[in-house]
This record gives sequence, structure tokens and C-alpha cells, in this order.
Amino acid sequence: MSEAKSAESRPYHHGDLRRALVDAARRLLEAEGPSALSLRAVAREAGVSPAAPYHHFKDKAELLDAVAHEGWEMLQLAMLDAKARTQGREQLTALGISYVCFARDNPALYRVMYDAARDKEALPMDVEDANPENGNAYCMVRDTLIEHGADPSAETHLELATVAAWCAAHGLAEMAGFKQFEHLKAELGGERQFLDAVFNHMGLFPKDHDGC
Amino acid sequence: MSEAKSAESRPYHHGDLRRALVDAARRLLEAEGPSALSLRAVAREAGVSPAAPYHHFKDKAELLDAVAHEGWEMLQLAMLDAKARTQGREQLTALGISYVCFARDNPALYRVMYDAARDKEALPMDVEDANPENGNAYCMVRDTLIEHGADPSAETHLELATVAAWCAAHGLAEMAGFKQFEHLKAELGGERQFLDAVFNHMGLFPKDHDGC
DNA sequence: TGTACATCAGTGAACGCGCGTTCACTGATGTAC
DNA sequence: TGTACATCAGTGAACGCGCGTTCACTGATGTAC
Repeated sequence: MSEAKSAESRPYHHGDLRRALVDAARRLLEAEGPSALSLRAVAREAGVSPAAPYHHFKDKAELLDAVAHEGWEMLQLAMLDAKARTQGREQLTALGISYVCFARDNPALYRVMYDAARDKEALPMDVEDANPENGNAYCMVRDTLIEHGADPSAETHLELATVAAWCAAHGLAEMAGFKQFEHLKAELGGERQFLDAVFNHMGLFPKDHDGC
Repeated sequence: MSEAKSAESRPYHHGDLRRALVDAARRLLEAEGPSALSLRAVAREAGVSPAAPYHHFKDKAELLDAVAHEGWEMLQLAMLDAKARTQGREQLTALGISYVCFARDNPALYRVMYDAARDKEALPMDVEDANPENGNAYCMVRDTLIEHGADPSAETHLELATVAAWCAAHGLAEMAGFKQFEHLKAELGGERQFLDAVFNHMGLFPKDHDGC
């Protein structure tokens, strides 16, 4: 896992240590969990001295912020991909499923992302934060709701619908990993069916959804 | 905040240090956040030496478990109370709202509760854990669904509905604190209306709910 | 009722540890002339 | 094209800190006789 082994061959100047540190943090996170994510451990994982990160980040918090930011970008890419691969009503469910799967596949990163968001008391969904090309994950959900029937002029209602969808996905993302739902998943024929069924239950579509 | 001041008057034997430690942990948690919850800090807050807790808990993890356990009990009491104060269809929403309010009022404790649950990969909802008199919070949701029209013999569907409701509440509980929803709350006339509206959106009732 | 003694529940000092951060330094790089 | 030099991006040792845990201890309590 560690990059330290290649230290003897690495030149004195790293090239892109900032990038390497964020990558090392992600590796560490998934291998050891959020509690293992110290600045020293990240430097160690990147094969660099404990003081080196300070040339790229003001302090530990700034490094963590960078990791979280990259997490939100990865999530957005996953959701973009899911949307591109589906059509019609399926898209909204596909977004939700890709969200949950991202959380399942990157649980520690997902935690860091929300920890950072909580510190700022805001999801990274401000217009200024958004990738101008694609918008961001939150806007994507809202736009998809509009594409499938939500009234874009009913702003309050639209935002409510977006929040509801986001809450549903986040709640399910955190719940889906628990062991006691294994038998439910099995009964329904797999994880995918389980997620589908729960989303369906929440009736998140803008109109004419089938209730339960 | 600290109990240390009364140390000179406290007898050598504490009486119920276990209780005092859990209380101190809760106080500390809400005052300083989850990252401040060290075993030494808890002992300090309780006005006792760092070694004293070891007469009541095997290690730090066991103390944290006790704190989390008490959290789940508090949550259950809050939900019981909310259910008792309402009737009919309102009960389900009332349960959700009381859940979210508990998380809002005890954010750090709420975090510790889920951290402990994640470690065990299970919510504390096993029958053996349940208070025999009242069941537990999760069962309460399920029973309330039954009381309001869910078919108790359709086990898979019932459990799905319960999971959906729980996910909705958890998702909203974590989301509701974010700053960027302030204007939404204001537009809807307050936090209570906001929570109502989101829950309504998720259409969690067993039948004939009104969609959006 | 008094006394000996085992047990219980504290104390305080010490352990080793990993942490975030700073500092004087040095090797590599790039630019001005 | 070669050289002087400023700047950049590393090193490694050191700092003080709070942590979880252990240990020999001691004061208080309760029980047997």
C-alpha cells in the first residue's frame, strides 16, 4: 500500500506532492478508516517527511478539506455517469443508487466528506463551488426532478423535493451497510433490488408515482 | 460544567461513579463535541482520577458503548412521548419529528450513537436489547405503521416500509442542521413546517398518502 | 457491640505512544545576465 | 552557453501535548465471629 518503498528512486523534488498526499490520504482512509487519518500517517504513506505537507497545506484541516472536496467531485462523477447510462424515470432512481453505492464503496471517504460539510454547515452545493460544466451533485438531482415533471417555477416545492431526495439517499447510504438488513436484501433478490424497493417506497418522483 | 469543584466535599467512595461518568461524558459531548470525548477528559469532568473509570469499564470503548446505549434509550423515550401526545395519522410524522429534534438537540451524542452502531454493524433493535415494556425505537416505528394500515402479515413489505421511514428520519436529521436550508425553513414558516413538508414529500404512510 | 480482616473503589505517578507543528537546514530548480 | 543566485520543496530533529493504560498504593466499607 505504502509509496515509501519507491522513496529511494524518487527525486528530491516530488513533482506533484499535493496530488500524491491527497491520494495517499484516500488510500489510508479506505484501508484503515477515518481515525487513522493523521497528517503524519498521510506523509508516511506518501513516502515523505512529516514536515513536507506543510509546503502544500496550511495545516491538517486544509488537507482534510482537499480530501473531502475530491470526494464530492468523485461522487458527482459517479452520479453523472449513472444519469448518462439511463433514461426517463429510471434516471432519478439511478442517481440515488449511484449515490448509495458510492457511499458503500468509499465509506471512510464519505464520512470525511460529511464531517467537512458539517464544519462548514453546508453541503458543497453553492453555485460558486459548482463545476461550471456540469453543475454539482445537488443541482443534478434538482435538474433531474425538473426533467421528469417537477415544476421549475414552484421554487420552494422544487427545493423541498430535492432535499427529500437527498435525505433519502443519505439516510439509505448510512443504513444500507448494517448487517441486520442482509436478510431483507436476500429476500428481495439482492442489494440492487433492496435499494430500488426502499427508494420506491419513499415516493420521490415529482408526480404520478405509484404510492407504495 | 465540571464536577471537580465539589471534589473536596465528595467522599472517597463516589456512590455511583459509573452513572456519574456517563453523565460527564454526555455533558462533555454536547459542550465540546465528539472529538473531545477522551477517557481522561471524562474522568476530569467527573472530578476523578484518570484511573478511576477502569473500575467500572473495561476500556474506553466500553465507556463509549454505555454512552451510546443511553443515547438510544433517550431517543426511544422521546419517541414514546411524541407518540403518546398524538393520535391517528399524525403519530407517524410525530415520531419522525421527535427523532429529528432529538438529533438536533443532541448532535454529538447522536454521532456517538451511530458510531457505536456502525462498529456493531447493527442498530440497537434486536429483540433481546429491547425494553420488554416498550419495545425499542425501531419496533415502535414498525408497530405504528401497522396501527395505521400496513399489513402485518406482509413481513417483507412491512420491514421495507420501516427501513424507508428510518432512513428518511436519519437523512433528514443529518441534513436539517445545514445552514443553506435556513431560507427554506423561513419560507415555510419555521422548522416544524419544514420537517413536516419533507416527511410529507417522502410519502411514508402505508397507504393512500397524498403523493406530493 | 467490637474487632479483625477481606474486599472494594479510589489515588497519583509513571509508561510509551503518536500526534500537529516548528525550525534550521539543504538539495534542486529556474532565471537574469 | 555558463555562471551566480534567489527561490522552491524537500529533510530530520525537536517541541510540548494529551492520550489510554498499568501499577503499587491506600482509604473506606462491609462481614464474620
